[in-house]
Amino acid sequence: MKKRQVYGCQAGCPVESTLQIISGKWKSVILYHLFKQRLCHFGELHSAIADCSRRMLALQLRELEDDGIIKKTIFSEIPLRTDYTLTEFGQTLRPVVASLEQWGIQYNRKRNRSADTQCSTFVD
Amino acid sequence: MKKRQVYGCQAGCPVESTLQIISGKWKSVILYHLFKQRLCHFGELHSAIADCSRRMLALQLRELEDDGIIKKTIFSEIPLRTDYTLTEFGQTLRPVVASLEQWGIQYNRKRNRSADTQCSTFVD
DNA sequence: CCGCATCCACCTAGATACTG
DNA sequence: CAGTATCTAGGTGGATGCGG
Repeated sequence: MKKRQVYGCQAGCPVESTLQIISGKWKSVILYHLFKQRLCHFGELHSAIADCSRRMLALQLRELEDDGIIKKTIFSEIPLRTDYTLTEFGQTLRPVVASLEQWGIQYNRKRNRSADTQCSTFVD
Repeated sequence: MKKRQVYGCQAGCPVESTLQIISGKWKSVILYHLFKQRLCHFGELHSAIADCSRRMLALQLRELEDDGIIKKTIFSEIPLRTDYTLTEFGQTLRPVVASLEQWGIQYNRKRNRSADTQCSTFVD
């Protein structure tokens, strides 16, 4: 049905394999917020990632779900609510997202000395 | 001139900052090979990353160069030759690429038990 | 061999509107 | 609130050719 299959992963290149899973435009950012909060509703993610449209967010979440990275729990209450959590498999991505975060913190610091008030890290 | 500026990096989200630099479709793979070899010619990269066209490879390399991640050295011999190396700044991405690699190795192993003959890691 | 310019088919992602 | 469907402009990346 879908497309995907962006990387041929020739010669079993491990980096290509990883990208095949997390290279979606907003996936790592979504995972970052899930690691920080352990659980998020759709709306929380949406407001945390302001530049990502509802449509895009839903698509990225769907792909992460299909790949077994996150799990979705739907509550058919009114108003509607949906919880997203990392699966056990998704948890294995923690070091990857953590290093993305760590590098970004250093990078931001370098670019803007005054902005010491960053998001708190989820790395103990 | 260009586009870029994909991520708004709202609230200084560190992951978005990092992605702003390395989220190009082939950038992390390029960096991976540069970390493994320390120095690469255009052709070496091209054959190492078979699915990436010459045009794409040149574009991605250009962006990495513009961001100060890699340095290009042109030898105007015939036939032409160009060396790519990581800058000092680029070296700071090592842990990021390393974690992408590490996760990919585990993932490949899980998917294909018989494929123990993977690319050797550059992490000592 | 390296790399850029141009052309063009395809795809992506925003806007909008509609369901539960 | 959460998510999907459609429609569409504009971006993306392959093919090709030139020039150093």
